[in-house]
Amino acid sequence: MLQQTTVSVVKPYFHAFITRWPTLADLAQATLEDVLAAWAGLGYYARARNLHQCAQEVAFTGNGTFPTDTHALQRLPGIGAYTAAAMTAIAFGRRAVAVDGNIERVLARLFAVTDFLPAARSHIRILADALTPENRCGDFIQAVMDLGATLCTPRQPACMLCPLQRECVGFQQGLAATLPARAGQSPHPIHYGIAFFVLRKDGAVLLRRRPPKGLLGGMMEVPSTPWRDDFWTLEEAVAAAAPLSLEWHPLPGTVRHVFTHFRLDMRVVMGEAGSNPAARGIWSALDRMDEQALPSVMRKILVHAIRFGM
DNA sequence: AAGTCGTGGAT
DNA sequence: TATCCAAGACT
Repeated sequence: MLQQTTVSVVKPYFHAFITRWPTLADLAQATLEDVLAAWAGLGYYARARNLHQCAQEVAFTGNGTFPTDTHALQRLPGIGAYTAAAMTAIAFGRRAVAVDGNIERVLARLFAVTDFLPAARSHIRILADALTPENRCGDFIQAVMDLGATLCTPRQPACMLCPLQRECVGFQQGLAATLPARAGQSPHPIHYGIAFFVLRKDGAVLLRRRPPKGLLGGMMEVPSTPWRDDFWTLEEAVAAAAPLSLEWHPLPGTVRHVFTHFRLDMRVVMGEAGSNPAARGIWSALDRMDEQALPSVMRKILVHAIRFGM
């Protein structure tokens, strides 16, 4: 959960997860649908699929015990170089070289590595290897990560409070706050779509499950047109993607959502269906949306539709 | 090996 | 409002 996600955001999800699936075997026996629903809102949903797959591999074909070897760990789904090293050091108490975003930043400043990321990573890894102790390696990793999270922060680092100030080359050169250097990001393209908010007579709303992989893979969605880089007219959208033959009423405003590499502007149209509409999908009551694997963007669309359509 | 993959908090 | 970025992994 903590991969690319802050502790404060993870906390409530983690506690809910651990309460619902206290053991590896519990998680392995859960359905992917339930795991995705519990993950909804956390983002990077491949992590949930990988975690579930990982639990099943360890529980069913690995006799219920994680391997303790770093390379074996890294072969499990969702466990990459960092996580395998962190598990080796923190869970199993053996030396391993772990470099996360915090450690990367601390080392880039400590040794004034001015090369741009990601090219500088191989150099930073050599520095990390040289510093990583044999004894209490897990504590070392967590100490450096905490230094990065509290004092050696991305912007306005608290160098005056830093216990490493005397040996920090970045600080001595006045570069600390500017490191590590990153290549400029290209601006995000904007994609457009129209979502179909279908309200059945009994108050249920039509949802669909997205394809198992890719963007929001396996999650539920409000039916919509494809997301493309041009506007849709209502006629175009209905012809291309309407889930039912209904009278569609455009709702005011736009739902804007920012993904990692593009921005989505969605308009919402509403249609009222009879008591037994022939649409493929899942009808879900509005007061039971918590049980659905709805990513934040879809929750936004529903909130918008309820606000302007009901 | 660069692109893909979410979301919310901080600034 | 715009930008950055977080206990990265996978393709």
